[in-house]
Order: sequence, then structure tokens, then C-alpha cells
Amino acid sequence: MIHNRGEVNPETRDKILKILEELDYRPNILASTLASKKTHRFAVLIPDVPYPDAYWSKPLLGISEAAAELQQYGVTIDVHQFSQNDPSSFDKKAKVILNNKPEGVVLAPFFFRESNEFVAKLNEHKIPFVFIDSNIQDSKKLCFIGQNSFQSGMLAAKLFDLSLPKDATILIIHFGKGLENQNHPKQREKGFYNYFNSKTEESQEKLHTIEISSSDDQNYYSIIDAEIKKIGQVDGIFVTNSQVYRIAEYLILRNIQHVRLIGHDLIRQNAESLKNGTVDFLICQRPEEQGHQAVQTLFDHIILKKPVRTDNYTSIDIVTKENLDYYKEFNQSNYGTN
Amino acid sequence: MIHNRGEVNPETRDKILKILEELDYRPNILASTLASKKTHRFAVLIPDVPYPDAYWSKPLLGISEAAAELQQYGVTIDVHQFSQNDPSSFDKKAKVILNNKPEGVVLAPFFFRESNEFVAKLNEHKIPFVFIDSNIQDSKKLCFIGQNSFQSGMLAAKLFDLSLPKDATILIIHFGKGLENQNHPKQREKGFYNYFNSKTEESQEKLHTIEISSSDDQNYYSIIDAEIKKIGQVDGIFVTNSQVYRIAEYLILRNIQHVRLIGHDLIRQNAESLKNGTVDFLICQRPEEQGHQAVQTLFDHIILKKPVRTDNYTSIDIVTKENLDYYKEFNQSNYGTN
DNA sequence: CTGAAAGCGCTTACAG
DNA sequence: CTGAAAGCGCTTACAG
Repeated sequence: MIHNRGEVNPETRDKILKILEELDYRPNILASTLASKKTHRFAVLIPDVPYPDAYWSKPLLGISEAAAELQQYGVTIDVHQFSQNDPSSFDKKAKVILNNKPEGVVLAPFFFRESNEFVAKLNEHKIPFVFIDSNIQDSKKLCFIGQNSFQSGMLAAKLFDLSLPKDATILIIHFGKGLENQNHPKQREKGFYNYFNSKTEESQEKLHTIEISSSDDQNYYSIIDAEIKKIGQVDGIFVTNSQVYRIAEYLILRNIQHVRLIGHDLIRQNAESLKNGTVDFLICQRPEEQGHQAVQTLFDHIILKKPVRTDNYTSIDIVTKENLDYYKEFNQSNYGTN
Repeated sequence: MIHNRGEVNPETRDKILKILEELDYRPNILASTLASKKTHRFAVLIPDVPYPDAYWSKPLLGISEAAAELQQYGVTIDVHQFSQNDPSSFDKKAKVILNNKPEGVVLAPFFFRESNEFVAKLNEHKIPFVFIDSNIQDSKKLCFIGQNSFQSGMLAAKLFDLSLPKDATILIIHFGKGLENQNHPKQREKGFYNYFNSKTEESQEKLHTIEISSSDDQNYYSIIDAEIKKIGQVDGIFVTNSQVYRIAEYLILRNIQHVRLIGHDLIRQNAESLKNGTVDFLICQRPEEQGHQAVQTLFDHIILKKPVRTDNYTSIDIVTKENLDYYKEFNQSNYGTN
């Protein structure tokens, strides 16, 4: 009904628009999509899932859910995955996506340089894109969806602060190589230090940081042994990503108790560590919701032509043994039989 | 296309169904709602909002949001509100709803007896209903959406346990009259005691409970004064509902510091107490999401004829000064200009 | 350039 | 009872 062809007397145009407004006219999307028979292709570029239940299986769940919902609107979603250890795999998939010329893209800008190149091409082709998980400032993005990692580091610090004595020794552990490519762990550490540095009372906590790169995978036990020996004792350990369950394993094997242990993300292994009491708090970010929202945002913008928020920080959830069961989204069980 | 009239040879029927399955046939809801021109009326029965930003303004937000989304499917939602101090107002609205014969109902079963009567009538008329906030067992409900309050009490206890010395004195405060009608506060208290009673190590915390009925509104300060005087000192206070900001006011006025204060629900007044540091933790339940989901569940069941879960516990969120900003749902700000 | 017709995948009132 | 036609609110290909 509303088209945009030809010249119309601006006065007439305004009159018509005013009447439409008065009648509160809204185009019927149902009728519109039904009639147009148009089909929309979105592309997704995220890390692969190297082992079962690894972190990126969760955003993928949300993406698949959104895909199923939007299918009736003629939306197809192609998911492309790259290896977190291999920037060239990112590049390769990015090229495939560009060749397909999708109407919109969701991407996790994991590798800074490669992502910047990809994003430049997308802008060139005027393909709108949504960042998921991490952000690149000043990039003409449609939207960013993820966690404020600085603030989540602040929160971790607060939890130690409230639950440990004032002179506690806390060890911060970065797990996994390629930290230069990952914003989250560094930002979390910054937030963590910021919390303690900006305390009004004289802060007496002793903070130490170590990195365990993935090439040390086999012998990270001895690295931690050495560190603890060096600093004498440890009251709390903060792991800046989802690998906290490995520290839980370490503590159990070494039979070290009464260490406050906090990490990130509700992957299966971490849930188990929460249940057996080794991990005290898990700070989480609703990854399924992130995946779902990323796709939904593209849909809102491209098909519904609705305004979308440019920054969409998901909640920073504190998960303990007690509330764990209420954070498992999209589980298939618990359905009625009607 | 698929109808249910007349007799068909069962064999033929099965064959056809099989072919449909093979073709993965799914009726197009868009075309269906467009063609049918059917209109669906839902009714909602929840408490009113006695002062700005009071708790029930939030589920209402979620309900309105869902109403806007489902409007294009021909769904209309009538919201009826009752006074939390007046069971007869519940009754009156329930009668109005029954007269309107809606296709589905969302209700907060606040008054046990009145709710039971209403629910019996709904079952009689075969009108499906969804409980929001509170539950009534064995009631042929379509679904319950709300918080597991026993578990949220457990969680509150855990937070005190981790952040207070082993011999701490904790005061539990029930605010508001008519507790006999409200399940949440009592269940939360039960969970709270349960946590400390089931600790493996000898529990040395001293727990005290008081009730402040709303007729004492004017002089609750003196009631707390008296209680604290009686028990000598207090290290933590747990308020079993959203009225925790009033205890925060009390502590500020009396200049009492270093009391760990935990309460429920992110209403505006509580958010402020969190920011100024009087309240340490707020345990929240995503009320907007509850409102939204209640309506959505009715839609899924009645229009989409999808199976729905019969119990839908929302997450039990721990909110602090640090993650507060990421729990404000549905705020209108922060939108881009595209 | 523009108006009018055909059609999207369904439902429903209706003729036979 | 049942098949075929009309129509839901749009879009699009097409005739003039």
C-alpha cells in the first residue's frame, strides 16, 4: 500500500501521512511476508565447539532457536564456524560469507585484525552486522550484544571482598593462549583490580596474576604448585574465563580446601564443580540469550525495520549451587504432555 | 487444508499423514491467522500498583509488551487489577472476567480461597489459565510461572553464610500484613532456616524472626529498636519481600553500619539502597519476563497449539551494586537513531 | 509511470 | 456432507 515511487505533492503527502497516523495504520507484516514470498539470508560467524558442551555451544543454541522461529518469515541462517586457534580459518569463512552476499551478518570478532578486514568489506557492501560476545569500537556496527567484562570483573572482586578477610591473598589465573586476541579476560582483570584499588578503606588484599597458556595444558598443575609455593598461601582464586573447572580439579587432587574459587560461564563441567562445592560462584552471561538476540536484532532491523539498540549488554548473573538449576535455559525436559 | 470432518479410511488417513510428515508439512500460521480473521481475548488478573514503581508494575510491563507483540495475531488482552488488601476486589474482578468468557486467563492467585473458587469456575468453563507469581498445587493449571521461593530463601542464607562470621546473629523480617495469604515470604523463611539447619559443620548462627504488619507502618522503627535491644546485636538482616528499602532507611536514620542487608526484588527504592551501599544483595525474579511469558504461554497453547511446560521457574538473580545496571529490563533509553 | 489484476497459503461461508 | 469459490491484507509482475 505504501510505496515510494514517483513524485507526490509534498502537501498531499503530509496530509495522507497525517490521516494514516490518525487511523493508527500499521502495515500487517503477516500479509506482507505472505504476499512477498521474499526470502532472507543471514550469515553467522562464530567459534566452533571443540569439545562437547564447550562455551560456544550455548550461543549456537540461541541462534538455532531464533532460526526456527524466524523460518516462517522466510529467514534462512547459515552458520559458519572457525577455530579459535587459527585466524586463517576465520578469514576463510569470512570470504565464503562475502561471496554469499547475505542480507545481514552476526559475528564474534575474535581476531582483531581479521575482524576489522571483514567488517570493512561488510560496510563496503552495505551489509549490516551484529557483534556477539566481543565488540569493536567505531565500526559502524548495527549492534553489539555481550557482557560488560570490566564490570563483571568488578563483581567478582566484590564477591571476594565480602566473603574473605581483609588481608586475604587472591590469585588471578588467565587460562588459554592467545590472550592478545581476547578482550574479556583482560577486561575482567582490569575491573577486578579497579574494584580493590578504589576501595575507600585501606585495601590490604594481596593480588597475584598468572597466565597458563594452552601449550602448558599438560602441566598446569605444577605451574600452580610453584606459584602457591612462591606466594605462601592463597585464600581465593579467580579464573578469568570458563576454564575454572580445571582449577577445581586441581584443588580436589591436591586436597586443598577452604579456597574461595570464582570463575565464569555455566558450562557443564563448571556446573558440576559448583555442585560439589569446589567452585563458589560462577559469573555468567546468558549466552543462549545472546545468540537469540543477535539474530532477532538483525530481523528487527532488516525485515521489521524497527529501531534497534546499538549496545545490548546482557545481565551479569551470579550463579551458586543454590540457584544453578534456574539458569539452565532451553533444556528440553520438564514439558507437559498436553 | 487439514480438517477433521467425516470418516476417512484409517489406512488412507495414515498414508496421507505419512506423506505429510515426509514433506515436513507445517501449516503456515501467517496465512492461517490472516485468513481466519479470528480474534482472541485473554484476561489478566493481578494486584494493582498502589504506588509508583511498586512491584506489580513490572509484571504488568511484561504483559503489555506481550500484548503489543501479539496484537497482530488478533489477540486482545484485558487487564483487571485487585487490591492486595481486599479479597472482595479480587472476587469482583473474577466475576467480570467470567462474564466476558475469555479464551484464556493469567492470574496471580493471591487470596487462596477466592482463587480456588475462581479456578474452579474456569475449569468448569474449560478456560485454560496460567498462574503467575504464586502457585496452587493440584489445580489443573495450564502452567505456573514464578520463583521457587524456598530455594531463593536458601540462596539468601548462603550469601549470609559466606559473608558473615560463623557466630553471626541474623534477623529475619516479614513486612506487611496478611502473610497467611502470601506464600513467598513464608517459603523463603523456610528455605532460609533449612540452609542453616542442614549445614554439615555445627551451625552457630543465631536466627530471629519478627513480623511487621502494615498496621504498624508508622512505628516500625520502634519495633526494630526493641528487637535489636532484646537480641543484643545484629550482624545481618534478611527481609523476605520487596520492602527491604524501609529497613535501609531505618539503618541510615539510626546510623547503624556494618549490617549485612539482603532483600528481594529490584523496585526503584531498592535499587537506590543498593547504590548507596545500605543493601548488599537483592534477590530478584525477573518480573517483566514472568508477565511476558505468562501471556506467551497462553498464546502458544491456544493459538499455536504447542505443548507448554507446566512449571516454569524463572531464574533467581543475585543483584549487587556492581551488576545492577544490567538487570533493568525494558528501559526505553539507549536506543540508536537509525 | 501507474492502475488494476493475480496470487501468497490459508479459512470460511456457501452452493450443490 | 463436501467441493469450489471468495477473501484475509498485502506484493509484484504486467498491461496500458
